[in-house]
Amino acid sequence: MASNKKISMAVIRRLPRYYRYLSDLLLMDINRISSKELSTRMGITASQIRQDLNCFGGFGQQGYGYNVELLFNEIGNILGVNSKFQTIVIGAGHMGQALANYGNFEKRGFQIVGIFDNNPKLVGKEINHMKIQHMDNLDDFVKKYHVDIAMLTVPYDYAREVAERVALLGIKGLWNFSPMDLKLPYDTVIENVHLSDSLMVLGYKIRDKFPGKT
Amino acid sequence: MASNKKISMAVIRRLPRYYRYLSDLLLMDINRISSKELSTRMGITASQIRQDLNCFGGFGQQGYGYNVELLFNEIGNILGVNSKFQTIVIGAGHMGQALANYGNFEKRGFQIVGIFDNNPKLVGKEINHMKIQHMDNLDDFVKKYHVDIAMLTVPYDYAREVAERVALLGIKGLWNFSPMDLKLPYDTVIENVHLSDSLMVLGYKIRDKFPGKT
DNA sequence: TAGATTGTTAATCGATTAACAATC
DNA sequence: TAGATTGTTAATCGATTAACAATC
Repeated sequence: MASNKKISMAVIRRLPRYYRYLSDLLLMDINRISSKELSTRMGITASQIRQDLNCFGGFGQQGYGYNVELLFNEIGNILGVNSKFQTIVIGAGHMGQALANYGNFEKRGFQIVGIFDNNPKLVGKEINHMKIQHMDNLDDFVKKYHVDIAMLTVPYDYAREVAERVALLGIKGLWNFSPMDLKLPYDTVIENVHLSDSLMVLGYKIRDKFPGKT
Repeated sequence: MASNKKISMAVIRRLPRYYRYLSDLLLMDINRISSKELSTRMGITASQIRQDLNCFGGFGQQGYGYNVELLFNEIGNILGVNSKFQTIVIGAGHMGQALANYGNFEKRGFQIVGIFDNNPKLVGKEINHMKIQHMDNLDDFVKKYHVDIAMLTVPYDYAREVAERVALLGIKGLWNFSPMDLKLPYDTVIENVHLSDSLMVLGYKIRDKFPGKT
């Protein structure tokens, strides 16, 4: 039964993973799955799967399991894949260009509508059918197109001020790739990526597992 | 006192964050910090900081706090920033090129020594002073240069087979950017990035906080 | 010394897992 | 119906926080 109790971030962060596995099952023409079978595939307990899903509703049926397509759609709705988030990329370096070119965000509800940089050498360059715009255009653009999300790939020293600027413009979410924890005195929601952190954890795990080498 | 008890991943994943904050303190010429002061800056409890650090050793001093430079170096050592991981990028699309161009990995101990793709149009193109090589050269290269880590930015349908291939070649770690959970029957350590997952969580948080819009 | 702050144990909290009655 | 599997409560486990004696 659907509950309006606060749902923990641990659960939320597992949802995209469920979504991916269900998508795979659909591609394999599997249309029914039990928590037990899914637990084997995903490497988590069946108990956790049932607990997680029941935060949002009783999507299964006793004696049967879960209908894959139905569950896929339900989780998609929870994650908002049918939303239309107007999204821009700020910082048109290699990473910014990579994000602007990545096709899979759109089918998850994130439409990239602009890309910005303050380097005159980059301004005007076409990336994925968009011309890189100068940062001078940012404020007008954000207001005119009601931009919801900014993907931030600017250098460290520049991140805080740009974040503050777009937050003041009313942007709702920041996807932050700079190696800095942004905190803003506004409502803007922030999700950090911190690629280097992830890589360092990989390094730790390797040295932990192969103590001799490196 | 240093302990050889198993350290939880929750602690490990916080280390790079400590490392960044300590680096910032050094840049600000702050050379001494208490867990209380650091907790204010980082937004976690002082208790957690002391617990975390004591997994690795008594780096502080009663009545004084922690020496920033010493602690920075200790955490750096734990994370292995003085290692030399021979690293390659597999998949020279936009994301692969962005990773190959990113300068900050090297100072964390990850030296990118090669970049590979099977697209003939990309092979030979120079990225950050390296020529993109054809995948046919991969096996020889990995053996010859004792490659430790592969950053994987190949398309979904190709990820599993490439992962298997480099695992068999004895690569120790995989940094996986494909939206697929790789699991291999080998010792290879895997760290997933799953950018879309992170973005979808941002979308969830936004819709949770701004229920009206989008 | 007196004050500050760690290292560490104990208490609490939250998340995961187990168990089982409900029910398809 | 009988068998299977959910939804959900209770038990366990692990991680975080609080407390404080040790000590600089």
